[in-house]
Amino acid sequence: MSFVRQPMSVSPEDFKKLELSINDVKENGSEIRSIFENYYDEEIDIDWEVDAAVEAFSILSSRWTIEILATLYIIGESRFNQLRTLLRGISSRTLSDKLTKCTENGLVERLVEDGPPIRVKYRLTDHGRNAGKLLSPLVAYMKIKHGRVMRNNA
Amino acid sequence: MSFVRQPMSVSPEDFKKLELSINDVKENGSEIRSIFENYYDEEIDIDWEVDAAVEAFSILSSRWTIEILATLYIIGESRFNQLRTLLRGISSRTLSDKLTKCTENGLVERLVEDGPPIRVKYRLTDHGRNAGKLLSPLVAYMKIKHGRVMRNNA
DNA sequence: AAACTTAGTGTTTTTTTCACACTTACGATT
DNA sequence: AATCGTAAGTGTGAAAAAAACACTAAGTTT
Repeated sequence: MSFVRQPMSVSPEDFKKLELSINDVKENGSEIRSIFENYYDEEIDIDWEVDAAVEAFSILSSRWTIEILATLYIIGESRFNQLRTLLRGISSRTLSDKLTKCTENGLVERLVEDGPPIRVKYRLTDHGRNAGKLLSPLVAYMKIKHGRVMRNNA
Repeated sequence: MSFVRQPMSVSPEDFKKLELSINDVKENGSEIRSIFENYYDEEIDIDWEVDAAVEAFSILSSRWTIEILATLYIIGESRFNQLRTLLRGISSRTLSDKLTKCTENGLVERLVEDGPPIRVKYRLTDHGRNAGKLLSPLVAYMKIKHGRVMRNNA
């Protein structure tokens, strides 16, 4: 599935920036966690929080949805076949279904430039872009973890 | 699937803290994005970046994996049946398979307290906990978006 | 005129998840 | 003493989701 690719070799300064950003987000994540914990009582407990987390991921937690989101966050906007090419491995049927669901859930907007030939652009809504931004540090962390992004020692 | 629940009503100060944290993460997300963009050339392009993102999500992008991660991040550690109860709706077969995959991928560790009766604890590895922290702001954002977390006007 | 591109849909096959029964070994209950 | 409950799963068949692949229709390019 995934091609062998050159890793991205970034300057020590930029690598440091990435690490600092990621650490910053980790700290924010911990702080958010501890705020929630303070509100635990008879109603609000682990059960409540897990439920809320499952609900939070209800749209994202199926194959390709999160990748579509991340891709549109990277690329800004994209047409159907471009997305299909970028997301090597997705079938047009699945892409079509997922885009419909993302649109229904307010993450993506579908912009028809009526031709003919009809052209359709997909773009993140503000909500989708927020989600994309919030995902970005995790993606960066994983890129580094997978050796796709490395510090050059120049 | 999801029960009707009370929203979590947080103080204006804590709500402000949450908003500030989430915004902070958004800014970090944007900054990370722009760092990567600076390295675009013949090798490293949108195609490369989408590939790397797809790879980053290769473990997370299937039903339940991300929820298991978030749940273990919330609860710290958990036994099999406790996880199954918390993740209302998951089958034991699927939970078992997903935990195996998460363990194989270094996100989760499986700790056997040998009985009998044999007891097993699941806990995030450092890597898994990092991922959990990085996901936390997104979950908080979604909780607010879904009306599960609200500012009280006390 | 033939081939290609656009954004998909239809249909069949494969993979993933669900539902539900079942296991083995112990402790507690009746 | 026999049954029940709990522990952490596995086995199996059915249902749902995704993949593979063909196909559409209107317009552009060769």
